[in-house]
Amino acid sequence: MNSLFQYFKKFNLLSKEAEHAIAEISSIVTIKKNKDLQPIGHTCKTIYFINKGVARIYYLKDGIDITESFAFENNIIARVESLFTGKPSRKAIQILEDAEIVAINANQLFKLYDTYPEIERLFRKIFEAAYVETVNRIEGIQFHSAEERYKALLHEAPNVLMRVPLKHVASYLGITQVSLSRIRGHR
Amino acid sequence: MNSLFQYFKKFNLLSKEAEHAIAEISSIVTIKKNKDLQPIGHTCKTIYFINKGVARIYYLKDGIDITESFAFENNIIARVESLFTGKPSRKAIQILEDAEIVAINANQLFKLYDTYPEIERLFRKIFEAAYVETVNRIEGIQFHSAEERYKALLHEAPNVLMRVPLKHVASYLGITQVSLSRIRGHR
DNA sequence: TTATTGCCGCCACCTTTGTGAAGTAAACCT
DNA sequence: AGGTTTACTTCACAAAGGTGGCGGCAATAA
Repeated sequence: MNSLFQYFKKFNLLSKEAEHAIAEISSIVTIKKNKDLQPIGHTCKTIYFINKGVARIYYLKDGIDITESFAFENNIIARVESLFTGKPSRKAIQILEDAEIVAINANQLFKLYDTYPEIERLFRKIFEAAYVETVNRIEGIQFHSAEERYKALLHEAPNVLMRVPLKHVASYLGITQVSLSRIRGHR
Repeated sequence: MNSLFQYFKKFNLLSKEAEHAIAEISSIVTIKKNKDLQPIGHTCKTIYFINKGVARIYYLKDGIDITESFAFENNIIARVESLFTGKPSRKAIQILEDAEIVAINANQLFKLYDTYPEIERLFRKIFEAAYVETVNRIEGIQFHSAEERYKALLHEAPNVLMRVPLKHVASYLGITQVSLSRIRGHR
């Protein structure tokens, strides 16, 4: 739980009471590789923080598994399109390496917003930062070739390529495994 | 200014005082077609609401003009990658039809967050919704052909195609004008 | 051990999209 | 009016990426 509060400090300092209130509505989950932390079809009511391990968000498009994003140690992962709309999510969270995860109950968290404006501010800032990342990612997808995208990923997040099966990397980049393989063999 | 407050009501109800405080830090701008409301390179310190007209956010990639997004009447437009980071924006906001726009001073708005938690909550919700839209858009780009993307746009936002030059639609879809023209001539 | 399964690379072929160039029509100047 | 610029389309060709199939290797299961 400590690394979670360390992570929070990067966005907004919390009082001891606020930290305590968040601890109250959180629990620690350990989960094995290849398990789904959250299945497709359920409404997302949890925000996860990864202490140890790797996870991804994926969905099925015409029966094909597509990775939307990866998350590593010391990062938040949540299916925001469900969390912020209350609609069921078409996406699942899968664990790619045995993991230890802090699960924060989102409904209770949103109630804490009323009593602790500092908590509301904290998560506002966390999701603003995530929003910015997403906007930047669109730019990456929209006007770069598959090879450029691969090289950018290699440069910005080599850990992804070290710790994640290439098939997931391929769908994350928006290409097939074959294309990725072609690119990796430098043409 | 009235339609702005109507728009706000969809997200969070405000007290009269809060509405007044926002009105205090806002001004109305009229601006002509083809003008830049905000140039490339400036740090974004304004959130805009469109009363009348059309706008787009664009940037230059290797000298080529690329449209990131469009905005129509009764919607917010802001360059969040600059607004939320304080860094200069590589993007500009351009007016595509003579417009009347409410400009909200963002620095002063962020100060209002301290005295009016209801305002912080309002904008948290507005940007959460925008975040969700952006996440959904990635899904669209990542695994749909250009033709599918065009048809989806035609279905979801026909007004874009009616009111915006096709060259901007093409770059928005992540393709060239030539490809778009080919697709429109149904192969 | 052997069988099975999953991950990854490679080949041949085909489809989609980009590139450069050219043409038309309308809008915008003076 | 004449000339220029802008928006859009079309063509021929080239490049990028998808598809189906096959093979090798390592991890896992029986």
